[in-house]
Amino acid sequence: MSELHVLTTGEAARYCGVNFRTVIRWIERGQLKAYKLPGRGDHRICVEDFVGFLRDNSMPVPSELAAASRKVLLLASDPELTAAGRQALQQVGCDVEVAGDSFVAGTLMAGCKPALMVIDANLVGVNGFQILDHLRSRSEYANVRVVVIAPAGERDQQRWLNAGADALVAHPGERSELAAKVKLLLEV
Amino acid sequence: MSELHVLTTGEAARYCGVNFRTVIRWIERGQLKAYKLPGRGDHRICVEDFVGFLRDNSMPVPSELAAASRKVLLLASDPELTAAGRQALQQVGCDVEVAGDSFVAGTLMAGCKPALMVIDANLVGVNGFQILDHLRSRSEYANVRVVVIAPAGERDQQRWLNAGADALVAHPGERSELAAKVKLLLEV
DNA sequence: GATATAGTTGACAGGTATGACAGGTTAAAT
DNA sequence: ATTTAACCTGTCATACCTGTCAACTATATC
Repeated sequence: MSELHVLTTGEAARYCGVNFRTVIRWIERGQLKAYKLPGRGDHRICVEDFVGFLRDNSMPVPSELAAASRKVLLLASDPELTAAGRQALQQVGCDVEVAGDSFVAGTLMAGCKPALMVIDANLVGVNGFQILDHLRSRSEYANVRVVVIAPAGERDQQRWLNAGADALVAHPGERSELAAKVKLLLEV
Repeated sequence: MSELHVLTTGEAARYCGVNFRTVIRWIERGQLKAYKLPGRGDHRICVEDFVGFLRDNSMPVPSELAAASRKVLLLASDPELTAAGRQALQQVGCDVEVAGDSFVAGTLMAGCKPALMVIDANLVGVNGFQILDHLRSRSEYANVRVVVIAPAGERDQQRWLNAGADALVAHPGERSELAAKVKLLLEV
């Protein structure tokens, strides 16, 4: 079942540093969409509506709410691979963020809450296994899907799967392969 | 849930002995980051941004606000250094988060919004210069203070300063040195 | 040292959204 | 079933917004 994620006025108020009365007034004015419960008239705000409202008013969006299901983080530095990957991912409707090193990847992981991460295993200075380990050991990242771009036919392939990778793509050019696997993983 | 701690223009003005009109002008000029409420256009200033602004202009930081941003991120993996560093930092009242690699450091930087970061320059697999570059080039991280633990008497020391480090500590043991410099940077 | 000039700040006024409070009710937790 | 905690409504004082103008500060020039 699809669990509807909603907020109360109090929660919304705390998220934007405001009194709950003010949130109710925003709703009354029609600036923020919400529905009412029959009993006391409690307001419930769908997270999507709330995030949209925050964006419309250029207010900061709390990272735990930003979870956009089509956001993908690509960790790669080779310009060719980066460009090809971005294009392939955008073609299947993804919102792509690119990181060139582990640190930036980390900031984007925590800041943008992507649903999926693509790691170029050949990237020097990046330990993909370490990253995967960390993701799998943290509940807040445990269900981020991970696709690894790794040379075909090596024993590493099995290592990646054991470490928790959701899919492997045999190196570079196969942009259609990447796109297909990402699409599949995001649709489940 | 992440509760947003924010200030109004009036509060910010009182904190730095200034007219609220002036605070608004700082915001309009882009010197102080803030967002607006949809109604009357009230400004809300995140405490971290405000403290960063105060530090950037060497204005005194009120203790009750400094307490809110005493969070420090320690990037190190050597167990001895990690333990010593954590202890030293806690002794000067810091709230310490430890990362063992760049990726984790990135997630903590974006997730915990530390006011200061300590980087062990000897950590293999970590390019501190790259991290520093990234911090300095992003407005949201630009006023995070950075202390580097680097071997004394090398030409690297100057490179670190040029790259934007706020202070250097000559390698390991000198825990009192680390604590003192961190304390200084957080209090100015 | 005195004067001119540009830029920043503070004061004031009119308008209005926001926060605080109180009394009542229900949703949620146990 | 009971208790606790959070939400609702209405009202009022407060604090914030905008715009304008005078006062102040810093810098440059004579």
